[in-house]
Amino acid sequence: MDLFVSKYFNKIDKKGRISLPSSFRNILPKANRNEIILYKSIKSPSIEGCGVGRLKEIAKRINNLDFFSEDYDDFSTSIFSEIVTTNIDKEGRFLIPEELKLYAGIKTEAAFFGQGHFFQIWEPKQGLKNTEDSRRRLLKEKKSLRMMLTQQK
Amino acid sequence: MDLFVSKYFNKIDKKGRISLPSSFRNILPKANRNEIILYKSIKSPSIEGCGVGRLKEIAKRINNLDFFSEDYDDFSTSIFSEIVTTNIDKEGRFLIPEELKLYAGIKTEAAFFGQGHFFQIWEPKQGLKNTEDSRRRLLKEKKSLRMMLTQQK
DNA sequence: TGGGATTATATGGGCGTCAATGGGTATATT
DNA sequence: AATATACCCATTGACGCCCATATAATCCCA
Repeated sequence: MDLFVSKYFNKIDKKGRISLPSSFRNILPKANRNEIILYKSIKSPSIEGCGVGRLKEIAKRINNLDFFSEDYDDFSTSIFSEIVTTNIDKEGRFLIPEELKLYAGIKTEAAFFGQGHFFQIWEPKQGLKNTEDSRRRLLKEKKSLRMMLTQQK
Repeated sequence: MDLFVSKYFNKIDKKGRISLPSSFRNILPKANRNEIILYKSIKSPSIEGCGVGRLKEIAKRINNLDFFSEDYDDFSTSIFSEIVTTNIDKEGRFLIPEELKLYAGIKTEAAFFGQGHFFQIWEPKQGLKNTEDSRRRLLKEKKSLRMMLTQQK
């Protein structure tokens, strides 16, 4: 499996370290398995993260926006300038920068939510509430969610 | 046969392991035969499962949505973070996460129901009741059932 | 074709390995 | 020196791997 899936709740120790879930670590390419990038989510008070390889993909997404639009500048600035890289130690732990922890309201515990090609880090309670809200919004349009999950080979 | 069919009733042992029915295992591609994905059914208190190939299909669909839309996040969150992958051991057994067991009311035994491209895991009694109910609903519209069964390719 | 023999499946349990977490210490940055 | 960060080692509990058994299914040959 090469996608970030499922959710995990890990603790931040006295030194500020937190384990990246093992299943997430395994997705990172063996080459850059000791480094990830983090940035503030645009749409929610959460941190998004992924392997460094994904940067190109993000760049492509932004490039697809109209270059002369305000959105282009906004996304470009909000994402690229906010990206930080962090190293993963031998035990699979890393440090969440203080600014990002503040942005997400994270203190002693954090929740990791798989999002396919990337993942989100939330303050646990807020994260759970967010998934409930998302699901509730989607269930209002059962059809679309069913379509996503139903196989049409 | 490459479809999940029939029903099976297996036990959960002290370690929480349960056998995936052999006929289900054989449907999984030899490549990823030791991994399946599980998620809460949208429509019923049951767990749905399938091979990882199907997940990649879903991922592709989500990726085609507008990355900066709210829908993207809703789908991504509701699907990827709710999906769990579990490994199948050499004997064909796997672990059902506690949260999913709770959702389906499963304790010491579980029923597997083939659903074609995926399968459902139910608390045995509820599962049986559900199939009776489904059948009863179908029979109320005999005409449409007959059409389904007699329709020529 | 009958019936023993082989194989497969569901299930039980021992045990080693790995993941998450804690903490000491060295190295470094300023 | 003081703070921060990486490496090393330790602990605990969960999980995977291996081996074992009972029952069911299949085979195979006389």
